[in-house]
Amino acid sequence: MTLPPILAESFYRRPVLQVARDLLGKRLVRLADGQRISGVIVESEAYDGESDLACHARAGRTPRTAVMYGPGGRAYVYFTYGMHWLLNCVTGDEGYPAAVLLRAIYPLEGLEQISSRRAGRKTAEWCNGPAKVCQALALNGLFNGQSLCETQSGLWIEDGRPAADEAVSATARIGIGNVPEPWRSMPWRFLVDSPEKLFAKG
DNA sequence: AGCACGATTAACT
DNA sequence: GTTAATCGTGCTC
Repeated sequence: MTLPPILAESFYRRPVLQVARDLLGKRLVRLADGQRISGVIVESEAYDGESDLACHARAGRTPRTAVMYGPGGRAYVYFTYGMHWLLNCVTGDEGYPAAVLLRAIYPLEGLEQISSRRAGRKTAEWCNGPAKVCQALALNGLFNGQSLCETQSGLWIEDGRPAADEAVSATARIGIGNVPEPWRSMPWRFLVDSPEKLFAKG
């Protein structure tokens, strides 16, 4: 059994909305201590440039947002609410700040590690939130700026079965209630409607 | 130097 | 449905 290819930089160097949509069905992989932890991406959100007032880059290039201005294919990992790490994929070409927030995965490998890091929670709540994904995969600020296109960083995304349009919904993004319109209502959140049906058993 | 707030989660009522 | 936890970031003074 051979592993599917790792998504190349060319996948990420496209408009962020396309990348966010196409990431559904791909497999997020973390290699920690020689062990694979992975799951299918089932929810994502696009954040598109300085004009998108929900995007961190609305404030321009700062130490925090610098990674988003780099070329697509790197991780943008940031800390929020004083306690949570969130993982994004930088998209587009160098100079244009955009990224996809990975909000949820359907766990497939490394379930023992995931359950230990998400101790006491129901299986369905292991990875159904952006901060939960980072907890489950042991991701933190050390991954900020790391390449997602090689195995060296221990974090990458593998090709997978594409999610059919009939199985995907688009809604407004979560947690941006104070952002003005039209940005607050842009349907830039993508989610697989029934991950357990589509992706159970690989 | 100080302050308000956040791309959230979990534990409440 | 409501709310506390908790601190880096960016903005104002």
